[in-house]
Amino acid sequence: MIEARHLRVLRAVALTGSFSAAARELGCTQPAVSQQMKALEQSTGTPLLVRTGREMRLTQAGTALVRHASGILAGLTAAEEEIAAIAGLRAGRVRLVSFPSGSSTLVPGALAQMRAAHPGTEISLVEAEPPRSVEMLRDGECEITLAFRYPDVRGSDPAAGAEWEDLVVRPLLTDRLIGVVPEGHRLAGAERIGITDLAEEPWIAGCPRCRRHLVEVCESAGFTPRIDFATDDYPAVFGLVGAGLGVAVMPELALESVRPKGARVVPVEPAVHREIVALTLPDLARVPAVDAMLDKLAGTAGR
Amino acid sequence: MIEARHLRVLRAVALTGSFSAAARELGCTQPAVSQQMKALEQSTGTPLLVRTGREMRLTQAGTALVRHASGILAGLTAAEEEIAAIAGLRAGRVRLVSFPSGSSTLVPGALAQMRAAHPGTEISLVEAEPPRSVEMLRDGECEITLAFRYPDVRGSDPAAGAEWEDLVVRPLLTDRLIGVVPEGHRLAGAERIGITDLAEEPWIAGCPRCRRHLVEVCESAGFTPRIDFATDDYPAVFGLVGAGLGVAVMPELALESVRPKGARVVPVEPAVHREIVALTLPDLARVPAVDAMLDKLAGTAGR
DNA sequence: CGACTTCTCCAAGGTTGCCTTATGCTCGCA
DNA sequence: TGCGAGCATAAGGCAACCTTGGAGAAGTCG
Repeated sequence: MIEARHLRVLRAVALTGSFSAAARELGCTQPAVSQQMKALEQSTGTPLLVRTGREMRLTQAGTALVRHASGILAGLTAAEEEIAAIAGLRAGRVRLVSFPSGSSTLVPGALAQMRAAHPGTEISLVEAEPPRSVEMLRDGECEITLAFRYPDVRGSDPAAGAEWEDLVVRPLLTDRLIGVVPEGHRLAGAERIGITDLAEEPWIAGCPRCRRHLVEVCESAGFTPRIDFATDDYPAVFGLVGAGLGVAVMPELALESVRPKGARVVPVEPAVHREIVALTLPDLARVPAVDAMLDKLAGTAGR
Repeated sequence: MIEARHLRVLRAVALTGSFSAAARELGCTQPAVSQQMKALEQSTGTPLLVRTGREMRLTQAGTALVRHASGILAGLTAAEEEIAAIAGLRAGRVRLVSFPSGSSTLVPGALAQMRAAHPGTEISLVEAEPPRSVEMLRDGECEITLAFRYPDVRGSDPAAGAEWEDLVVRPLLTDRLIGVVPEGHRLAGAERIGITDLAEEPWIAGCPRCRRHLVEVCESAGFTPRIDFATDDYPAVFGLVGAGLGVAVMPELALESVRPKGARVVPVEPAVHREIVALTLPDLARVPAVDAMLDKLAGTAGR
């Protein structure tokens, strides 16, 4: 088996015409070169060099091997350079998957920072809801998934914390939930609402996981919410609430990009939060571009 | 530094999708593959593989490296095959240099045998006289030189045997010298001639080394030949002798291709021989095509 | 013509790297 | 829940590699 080291040495010998000069060029001693060439000749089974005493010449097999070596070593350095570009953040692709309300706020800032800091990298964004988005991460369809989780209200779900146990979880920010009531609602002007104040109201819930958490919170407050509608589209929630069809809770982050027309937002007591995190695989977390993107996301969230 | 071994292992891993399967394909154990991949990732400085637990996936850097690997390894096997072809006598070039009378007799037979036995090899032939032909061998302009030498008559020239000391000398055959006299000469009908019988004749000598040897032989027989002409062209020698301008000695081998018109050939006593040898460099003697050609030359000479 | 330089090979020694065996762990499956 | 497959790690043995030191040969210069 011919190794790249052999070719590097052979090329140096062919170029310089002597073992000593090749050794100097390669930064090693002359016997090292001599041994490498002996090993190469043994592995090819035919002489490659002619020692005439005065100069070091190549046999036909030697010239043939040198001819191939240039292409092989060029390909090798090209590969090394491409890898180095990825490792050095001069290149690299990060496929990001985010849930909808995350992509409209966190992602654009982080993406802009990333592009400014590392222009060679390519960041792509796809939207998907948490169950599917984590699956995409595990299936290799993306490098980073933005997801959120609610704190475990009453220890009801022992698997809740273990859901991402084999993933790298990078907390980005915690997002407070606020109440949404119709403009004419009796609590529309309140400074804050107790969750039990809404016990008798019809509810408009969000995505399945949000809905499950809502139920948990309400039940731990002593009532079971009556859920009439469920949609994960925040403008739709505002529309439904504004039409007087019910009340809702909503992540504060959603307000940054959606106008609450016809509805009023009021802080809810006790405070309920959801945690927005970035997820990736342990190996991917060590990929420079992924790591940098995680940093940018955390940096954007921190402000 | 990326080594070819790394790429072979990486390709096997990428192809099979697991370390164990790659190890089976490569004929080694799974930890060996694991260590190679760890070493490769360390040398490139970035993760190449994503261990998801269920399957082994490539990172972007990994796919890039695999993409390069196919070309690099293809070049490597192409190089190995070309070398193997040369080593296996399916290819290979031998440049032969011969003195004129050798090329007309020994060489054609050996060349035909070589072509029949190893059709892939290319044998080229150039004619040159010994001092120059040996120089060509040392300068890398040929692989085999056909030359001849005379035995040391009286130990006069200590450097005679040392002339080719650093070369591989392969004896091919010994060529007896015969006398050439005009048809009407008094000794034209003799069964054999003593060299001293020609002491008073004018001589026609051959090439410088032949001439020197002729003088040595005559002097050791007690006289100094009077040399009127010198030419290394055997037809010319016959012409000169046939014209009655002198006598000569000539290698028997030359008779095989030159017709002695107008002259008679007679064995000379004491018998004088020249030895025809093939010369090559020690390293070149180990090149299969060169070695085979030397064998064919020796085989042709043996018959 | 002799000393010096340069180049090569050879031998010995120490270090490194590689491969193997053995073991533990996780995960998927029956 | 036991079982098989796959990967990681540790330890040991072995080969490969590089270095140092020295000898020999050849060219060069004073």
